[in-house]
Amino acid sequence: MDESGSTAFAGSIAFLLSQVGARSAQLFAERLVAYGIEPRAFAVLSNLAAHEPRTQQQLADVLGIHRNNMVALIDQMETDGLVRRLRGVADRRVFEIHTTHSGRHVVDQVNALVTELDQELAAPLTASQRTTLVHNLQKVADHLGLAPAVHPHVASQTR
Amino acid sequence: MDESGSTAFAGSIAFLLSQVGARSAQLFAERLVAYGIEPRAFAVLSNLAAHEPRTQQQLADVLGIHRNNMVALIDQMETDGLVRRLRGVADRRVFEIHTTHSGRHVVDQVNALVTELDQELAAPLTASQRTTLVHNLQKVADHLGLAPAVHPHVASQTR
DNA sequence: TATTGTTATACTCTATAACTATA
DNA sequence: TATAGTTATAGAGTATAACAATA
Repeated sequence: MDESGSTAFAGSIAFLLSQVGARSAQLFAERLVAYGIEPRAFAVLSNLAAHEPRTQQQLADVLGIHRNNMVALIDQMETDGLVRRLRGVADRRVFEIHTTHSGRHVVDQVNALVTELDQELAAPLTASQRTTLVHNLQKVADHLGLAPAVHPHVASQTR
Repeated sequence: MDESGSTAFAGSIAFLLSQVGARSAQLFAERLVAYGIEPRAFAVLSNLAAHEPRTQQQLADVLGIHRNNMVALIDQMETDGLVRRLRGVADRRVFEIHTTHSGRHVVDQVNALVTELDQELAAPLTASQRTTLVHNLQKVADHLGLAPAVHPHVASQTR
């Protein structure tokens, strides 16, 4: 029995995953501060990098964020010069969200940051162990039905 | 490029860990509802199971929860009949938190729940892969300096 | 009548500070 | 004076509902 008090679940997969995962997300969010954005803003930018433009409603659906909350998020990103709203021509109700040059630059920088973070997280593992870890995690993610780009922490509870 | 829009970070260790970890924590919290408690209450009960009694301040320190927030948490747990407050004899400022028979029963039930959840999470893995995953996760957890019982999601930002 | 974007309101969670009783 | 527990207040984040413009 250690000083902090051993727990029966300390070695469980569920606990280890959520503990390490929460810390990983925390580290990512902390380093994102240097670029003046939050995880949600990066989620938007990263998604737009793969599929641009998207309307606010489409972004809300894909990222699992409620459209009500998407308004203030896009407001801030527009203020920060990361995206622009363009009124849709075919459907004048929608706003098409386009990334700016600055927004695309931020995505590149943050992608490099993720690579760095990956290396730090995997520091105690051999190259072979690292490959195995990614492989096993992806199997679990697939089993849980997790979409490649949707992060439960970023997503709202209700959509 | 898939329908949801591929992202450059989808296969990163940092993203996979935080994504799978968040879902794991979500599943745990959801199933905990059946026992009428929240993750924080289980953290308290589980810690007491290994080291009883502890004062509110000690629990706050060990679990990374601010003592201000510990008050309402213990209030609720006392109302639910999971713990009892006993005024300290040596130091009459403190409350020693003791688990009740009911509280110990809940811990046993939730520990069984964690075992079930582990099996479900590891369903797509072989026994060998599961052992490897736990081993690698523990290496990363140690590397990050994570304490065996402290969950970043349960802990407050300031203590 | 349905949908997109928007706004307002309420509710939850937590951060900060201050209070009391004991030491 | 320092610490344990408590309470009050304010702030951030989010859920719900309702609105205007357009389809």
